[in-house]
Amino acid sequence: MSRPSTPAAKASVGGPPGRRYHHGNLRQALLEATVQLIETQGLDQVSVRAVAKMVGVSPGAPFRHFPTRTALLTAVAEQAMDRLREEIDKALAAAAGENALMRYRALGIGFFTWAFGNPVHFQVISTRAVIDFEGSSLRARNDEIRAVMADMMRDAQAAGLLRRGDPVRYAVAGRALGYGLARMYIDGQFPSWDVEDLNPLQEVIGIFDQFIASIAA
Amino acid sequence: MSRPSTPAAKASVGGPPGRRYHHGNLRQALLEATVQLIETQGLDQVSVRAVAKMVGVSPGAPFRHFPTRTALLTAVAEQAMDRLREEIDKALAAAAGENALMRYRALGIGFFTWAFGNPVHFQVISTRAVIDFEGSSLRARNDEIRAVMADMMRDAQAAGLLRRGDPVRYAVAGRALGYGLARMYIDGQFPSWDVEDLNPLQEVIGIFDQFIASIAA
DNA sequence: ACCTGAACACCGTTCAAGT
DNA sequence: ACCTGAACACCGTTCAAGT
Repeated sequence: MSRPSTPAAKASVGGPPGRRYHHGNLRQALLEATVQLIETQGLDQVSVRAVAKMVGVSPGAPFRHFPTRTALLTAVAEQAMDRLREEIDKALAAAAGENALMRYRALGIGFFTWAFGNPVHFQVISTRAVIDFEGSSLRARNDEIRAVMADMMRDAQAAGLLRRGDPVRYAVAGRALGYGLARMYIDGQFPSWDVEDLNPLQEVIGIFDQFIASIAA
Repeated sequence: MSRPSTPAAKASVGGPPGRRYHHGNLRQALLEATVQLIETQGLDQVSVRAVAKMVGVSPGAPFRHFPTRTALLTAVAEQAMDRLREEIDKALAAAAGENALMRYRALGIGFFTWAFGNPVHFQVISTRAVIDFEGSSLRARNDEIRAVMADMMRDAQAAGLLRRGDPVRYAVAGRALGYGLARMYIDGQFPSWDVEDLNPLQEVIGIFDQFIASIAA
């Protein structure tokens, strides 16, 4: 469904098993195989052994690069966070000249673009049971984005762009709305809502825009 | 953290192993032990074997009542749905005389009350990877609630209670907001937001109320 | 330095055998 | 009818041994 994780798939993922002594870049190959496995079999079907077999190494080999299964999936989540950050930075750069509320909107659209374009990554990063969110870089990087969102809403209020009400509450609401919408989409809940499924990303942006409009002064 | 799942815990859950031939009500005892295990050890630590041991039966015994581990957790989710429905019905009964928008608000508060009062149940029902949502009663019962929400918003619009915009979009937004907020709370994201943690339930209702106010005419 | 392959303690699930 | 307990094919993880 979603595009592969990197521009070029590593040799051994699809190629002949080749059982070389040194793999070359086992770490990255494992990450890619993990994403591929989730795409095809689902997150719960990901076993370290299956990933190892897919890459053509022995069951114990991955443990030289990732101490636990959780660490492997956490590394996938960290790559996901890299891409989310890229998408957000791109969106914010494009909206540099606009007001605080429109920059908040741009950030939100960056998030949706990322989530819908990388559903597996979104799924992994939002499945806390399977990654180490607190013990990795994820918590801090997540908090950074949160802080940016809160600042934007405070700026928007200072600029008189918001109707009355606590701006941080609006920021939290926007975050929860975005998270909830992405999750509903990934979980396949959209068809049952009367949501026109022309383009789910467009539809979600429409709902988000309606939210933005409703909190604007 | 959360209260036990039923008024009275079954005998064998805490009592002496007693290894009786007939358990009496193994099915229900398994469900309760599962919830308890999730509370103490986390969802990922739930194994059928651990649940069996907790209840004092052999590893194979649960499979007479639940064909798979997924079926066991799905049954927990179905009990969760029972309670959600009760909470919603109670809230709607209390708001019977009010207008459509206020009834939507009441439904939302019923949802929050349930989610915050039964965090384990919320977690199970919202962890799709671990239950059979589509192949159980969950899909239909979820759709029923969705339909009620959409109808309320349409009624609210017909009664001139909403600012302009697609009422179904508002309904979806409210649902996603509620889901996202509950999820953020369960995942422990509240502390990092400047959200005053007096009472998280109160805070969430405050955010939800701000949403309701922002879409009102 | 990096990987293999056997080993250990788990799991989910099945099923003949007991009561 | 309901449960036991052995069995099977998995898993995550470790570690001595190979290259």
